[in-house]
Amino acid sequence: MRYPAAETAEKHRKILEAASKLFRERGFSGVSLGEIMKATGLTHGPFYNHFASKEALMSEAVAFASQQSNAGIELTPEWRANFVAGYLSATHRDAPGEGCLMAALGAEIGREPAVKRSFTEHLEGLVERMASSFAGNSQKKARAETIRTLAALVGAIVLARAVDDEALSAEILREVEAGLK
Amino acid sequence: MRYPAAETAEKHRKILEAASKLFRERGFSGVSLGEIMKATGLTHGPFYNHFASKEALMSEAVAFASQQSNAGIELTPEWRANFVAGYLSATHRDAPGEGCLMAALGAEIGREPAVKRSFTEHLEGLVERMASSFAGNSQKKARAETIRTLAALVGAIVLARAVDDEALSAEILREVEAGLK
DNA sequence: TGTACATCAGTGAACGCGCGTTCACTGATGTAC
DNA sequence: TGTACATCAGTGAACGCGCGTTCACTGATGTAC
Repeated sequence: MRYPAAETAEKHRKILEAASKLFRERGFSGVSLGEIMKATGLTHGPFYNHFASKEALMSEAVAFASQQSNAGIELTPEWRANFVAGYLSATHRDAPGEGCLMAALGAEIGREPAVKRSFTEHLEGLVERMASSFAGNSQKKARAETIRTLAALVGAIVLARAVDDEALSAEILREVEAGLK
Repeated sequence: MRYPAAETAEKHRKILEAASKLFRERGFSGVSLGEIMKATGLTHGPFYNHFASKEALMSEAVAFASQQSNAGIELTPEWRANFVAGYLSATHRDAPGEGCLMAALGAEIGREPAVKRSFTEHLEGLVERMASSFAGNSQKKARAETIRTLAALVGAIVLARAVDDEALSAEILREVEAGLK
């Protein structure tokens, strides 16, 4: 049946929303198109009315998740401190579906050329925006410091999530946060 | 046909070797048992003479790769500096199959309970051994510094591999290395 | 304004494929006598 | 020492399943007159 154009755009967004969450929770290959469509309340058939392939969805989902997270960036040192604390929290560690794209899908992004391209633009934009929140430094220093901070954050969450021992996991988050102060 | 016992152990090791390399290159779900067995020169049938399931192989392959890397650790500051430089090299970035387990499979390890358990022991052991290479610090400080270093290393390689732009990728490796000096 | 028709997103069955896993069979090896 | 037989890793066909993708069909909507 034919649907109003507004609903179509809305469904497209819903698919992206569900996909970006499920992908972060279980990885690209851990989620089927059927599951994603089910999460939007549709059957799996009309997926191809919205996206050319699963790979295309992966790219768009990465772009979608990164737009969401970029939207939250503010250019103040206070924001930065809060961001780091929230990033290195147990809450973030335990909710990958709502969390950082890079920590959840980093390695897999590197294996998918189309997604890699989409992600590269995101990271370049993120570095530039975040660098602006380092007040009182030269641009060059601010950029270097941003890159170091991002690497530490991503590595900390990856390791904290890969570990079975709550004490060690919490220690990783705590020590990396201490190192960023 | 029946084979000498020595060959059986050798084949077990060959499967682990092939699996740990292929898993790091393409992820757990990106590699089929058939491919792994083919890489050892066997058909896929006898896999179950060696391992109970793919999940069991994943756990053992993680243990195997971590033993290999742990064996290379030396307890000197010189070793540590060389290790960091090698870890953050383009060579390591471009050869995940021979590289760091955590950077290649970190996120996926966190999703597989059996593998997670096996990995936790590895990481605990790695932290303890590496902490000893920080001379001139208290044990507690050395441990914290080791964790921070590992997080920075893992995050740097994950990001450098996820990026399509050689300049940005090299910048990530370079700046994180500069931060660890 | 009312009617006839073209549009096209959604439906759901079906496809081909590769996966993890199973299994009856093979035959060189090790062992019992 | 020589022979007969049990062992068991390897073979390769087969299984059931879920996946990504396709497609003929449906029917409410938007549009032309």
